Amino acid sequence: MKKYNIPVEAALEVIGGKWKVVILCHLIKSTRRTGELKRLMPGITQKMLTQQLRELEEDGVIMRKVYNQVPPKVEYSLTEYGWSLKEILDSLCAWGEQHIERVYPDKNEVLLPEASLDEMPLH
Amino acid sequence: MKKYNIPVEAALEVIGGKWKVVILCHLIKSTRRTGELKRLMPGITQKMLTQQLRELEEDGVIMRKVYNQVPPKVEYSLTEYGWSLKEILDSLCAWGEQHIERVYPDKNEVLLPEASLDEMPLH
DNA sequence: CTGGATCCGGTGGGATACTG
DNA sequence: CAGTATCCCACCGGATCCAG
Repeated sequence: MKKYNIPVEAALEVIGGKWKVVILCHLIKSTRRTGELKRLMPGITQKMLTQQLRELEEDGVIMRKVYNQVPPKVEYSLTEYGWSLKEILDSLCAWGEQHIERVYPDKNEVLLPEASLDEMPLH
Repeated sequence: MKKYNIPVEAALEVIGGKWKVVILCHLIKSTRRTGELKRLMPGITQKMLTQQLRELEEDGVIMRKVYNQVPPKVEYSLTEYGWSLKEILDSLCAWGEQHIERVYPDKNEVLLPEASLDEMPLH
């Protein structure tokens, strides 16, 4: 359908969105609810989050599972097709870890205990 | 200086630009003049090309070599720091090649002789 | 003729408030 | 809690102009 000038554009079409790689890097570690993703990405807007998630879903990279309950619950996870991106995401993450300028050199900003994410006080 | 919520953002800060990965994928194969890059990326604007090249240069990923001659000649190439991105670019290109929907299955759309890029029939 | 800069109009993304 | 609607501005695209 699409004509690419160079094959890598096919990859960028899927993960080239502004926040998609970050989203996928979170989902590669574990299934996440919408609010969890929002907390993991303080810089992102609701609008952009849902938009990027929809596009990833349309491209078959992630799955959206809706629980019919109140309050609403939606979970996002990688599809098998999405897992084919693992090597890309791994190399991106590895490069970032090697070349990041750490503001708090002794503090791990990433691997917070997951349990604390849900009960984080909202004040 | 910058605070990242996840290390991979450090990588996206460098290669996250709209055309940067494509540019780097071309430069990883060989040094290129401005006009060559322009021809290899029919979709890009002169303005965006120079802008993305400037940003890549500021981030120390590519080098800009100016020949003082008429007509002007400028060559872009990867720096040693830029070569540290090779693994990322390779995995991106490999994924693209595997998952591209080939419009002309038996035709290699990439390694066309440069001269024919402008006159390619659109049927 | 190549490489680049500038000006202007349309679009994508941010902030906020609202609905179920 | 998840998602939508609205407004607004920075950014991108296209055309044009400039230097060598």
